[in-house]
This record gives sequence, C-alpha cells and structure tokens, in this order.
Amino acid sequence: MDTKSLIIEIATTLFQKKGYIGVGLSEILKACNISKGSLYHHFPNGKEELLIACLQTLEETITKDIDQIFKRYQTTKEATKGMIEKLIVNFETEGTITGYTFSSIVSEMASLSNPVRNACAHLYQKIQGIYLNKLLADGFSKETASSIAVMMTATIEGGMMLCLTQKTSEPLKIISERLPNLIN
Amino acid sequence: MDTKSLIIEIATTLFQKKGYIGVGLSEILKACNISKGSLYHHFPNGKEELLIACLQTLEETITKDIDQIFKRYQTTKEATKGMIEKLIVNFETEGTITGYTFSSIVSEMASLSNPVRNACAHLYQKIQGIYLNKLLADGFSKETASSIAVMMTATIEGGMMLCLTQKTSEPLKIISERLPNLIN
DNA sequence: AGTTACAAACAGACCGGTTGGTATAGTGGA
DNA sequence: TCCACTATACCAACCGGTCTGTTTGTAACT
Repeated sequence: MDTKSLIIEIATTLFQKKGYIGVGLSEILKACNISKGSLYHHFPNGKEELLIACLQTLEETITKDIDQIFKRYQTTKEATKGMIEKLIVNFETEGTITGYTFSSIVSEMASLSNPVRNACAHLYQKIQGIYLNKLLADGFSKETASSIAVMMTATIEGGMMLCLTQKTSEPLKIISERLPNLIN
Repeated sequence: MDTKSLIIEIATTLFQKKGYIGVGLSEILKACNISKGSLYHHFPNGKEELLIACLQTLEETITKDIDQIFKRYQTTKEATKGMIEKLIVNFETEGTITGYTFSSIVSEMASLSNPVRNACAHLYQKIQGIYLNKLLADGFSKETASSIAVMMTATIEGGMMLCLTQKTSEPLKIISERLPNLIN
C-alpha cells in the first residue's frame, strides 16, 4: 500500500478514537512508522488537510458499507436492524465504534473549523440520503421519509455516544428494538 | 461570587464549547481573570479535577432545569416538546448549545479517562431517569418506559450534534415533531 | 549499457510557542 | 500572627510546522 493511503487509514481510526486535537502528529507518525517529512510531503497543509482527507475517505467507506447492507434487506426496518446489529458486533469486539462514528471530530471541530464542519455535514447528509431513499422505496411520502431519516441519523449517532459512555452495547440494542416504532 | 464557583461556571461553558483538550488552562485563566496559583489552590489535581467538578455542577443544573420543565407539563410528549423548544431557542440565540450537551467531552474522554467517563455516564443516567419517571406516570410499563427513555436521550443528543454540524436548528425541530411517534 | 539529471519521496534536526504542572513569594483580612 | 488566597516565575514536555538534507526511482542522452 502506498504511504499516503496508509497515513489516511491509520490517522482515520486514531481521529475517530481520540478526536482531532487528541491525536498528535507524533502519534500518527509513530503509528505509521514514517517521518514528519514524509507526512508533510503528502499533506503540505498539515494536520487539518489530513483530517479532511480522512473524512472524505471515511465517507466513501461508510456510505458503501451502509449501502451494501441496505441493499440486502427489503424494508428500511429490516435494513436498519441489520446495520445496528453490525455496529453492536463491532463495538463488542473492538470496544470502540471505529466504523461509523466521528462524533468526537464533529463536536470539537464544528465551531473551530468550517472546512471540517462542512466535511462532517456532507458525511451525515450522505448517510441520511441512503435512509431517505430506502424510506421512499418503502412508500413513505417525501416529507415523512425526510423526517424519519433525520430521526434515524440522530438516534443512531446518539446511541453510539451512550454506548461509549456506558461501555455497554445495551443502548444500541434497545434502539434496534424500538427503532421500528419510529418508522411509521 | 467566590472564585471557585466562578472558575467552574466559566470553565464549564468553555469545555462544552471546545471540549476538554480543546481548552487550555491559560484560556480558562484569562477568561476568569485569575492566576494559575489561584486555580491550583482550588483544584490541586489540576485540569481533570476541574472538569469533573464542572460535570457535577452541570448535572445539578441540567437535571434541575429539565425537572422544572417536566413538572410544567402533564404528559411526556408535551414536556419533551417544551424542552426541545427551549434547546432550539438556546441554539438560535447563542449559536451553540451550551446548556444541555457535553458530547464533545464524552466523545473525546470516554476512552481516555474512566473518572470522566463515569461522571458523564452518571449525568446521562440522571437525565434518563427524569424521562423514565414521567413515562411511568404516563402509564407505560417499566420496561417500555425504560426503552423509550434511552431512545429519547439518544435522539436528542444526536439531534444536537446534527444541529451543530449543519448550523441549523432544523434537525431538532424535526425531532420535536416526530418524537411523539416514538412515545407509544 | 552507462552516465547524467532531476524530481518525487522520505528522514530528522530544529523552531517558536504552548501545554499542564510546580514552587515560591506576596497579600489582605480575621 | 496566621492562613486562606492569589500572583508570578519557572519547568520539562509536547505541540504543529519549517527547514535542510539524503535517498531512491526514473527518464534522457551519449
């Protein structure tokens, strides 16, 4: 794998785990086993450029992943259940939810950097878009589907935060069970 | 107001806005117009001790606030609507949601400091408890009420993150409208 | 093939500034 | 006088970023 992709991949999981400010360049360099010169060769504008690159890659990964899951199920209800199931497994095996959440980045950077905030907003929008399309296919009206999609995004994101805080997958399990009530 | 309370008050809003790592001691000192010696007199164990004190104070403030709102309304549905309404006003006037959210702290510290994580978990628990009691008063079964309370906490917390990301109060408005569907 | 030229890629010393934290001295009121 | 409180000087460690190299791959010319 080329160095640039390696940096993005490793930095992404680090950012997701510890947030943007929480990860130092030195930590990234050590994890990648590269030098500072190398990093600044690939990302001349430094840390923030790297973060945005990470968010863009993350967007592709996440949307592709969710898309795949959603294609496997007939209805939004089933698909959502399947997706959350995967989140839970991910959380229980790895202890953190590295796959889908980037809440730490959002909450610390939203008010500090507009480019980063926009990248995050775009990512949420993409995810919501997948929900929306499936809901429309389910037969919901445009407006209802749009509202439900927002609810789903918020609930799942919040649920992951609760899991991280309580160190249990219980919240996500409850959400998985009760989310179908929402899709009506 | 005594210095200690002043420090807690100012540091709390700073932490909420920028997260724990995002706020330096120097920034707190300048905002409070105090010296480092003063801070370390009141919080000998430094920054983390201050954060936990902030979280505890925040817990009192938030729970008292929500409690009051919930007492003004008959049902959980109405109370929730009222509460979110207040969040929206807060967001639209101040640009940030300083009152009720501490997501930045959760997401960056959950994996780094257990004491902080526990303090956050306790806070969520308290909020959920208020929802739970109201739901029980509404006549829900213990189990159903408990599940709905989790959902509410997750959805509202996630909704605030969406608002911060998109710089709109739209997500919370949608949630306010659709949350009643959840309480059933 | 052998040599030269050049740029991409990488390495690491170094920079000013800031971090959280400590130690000591000073101050003002009981 | 005493002591809670505050001010300030100082510290090592670390921050992100810049800098000057050195290595490496490869294309061009003889």
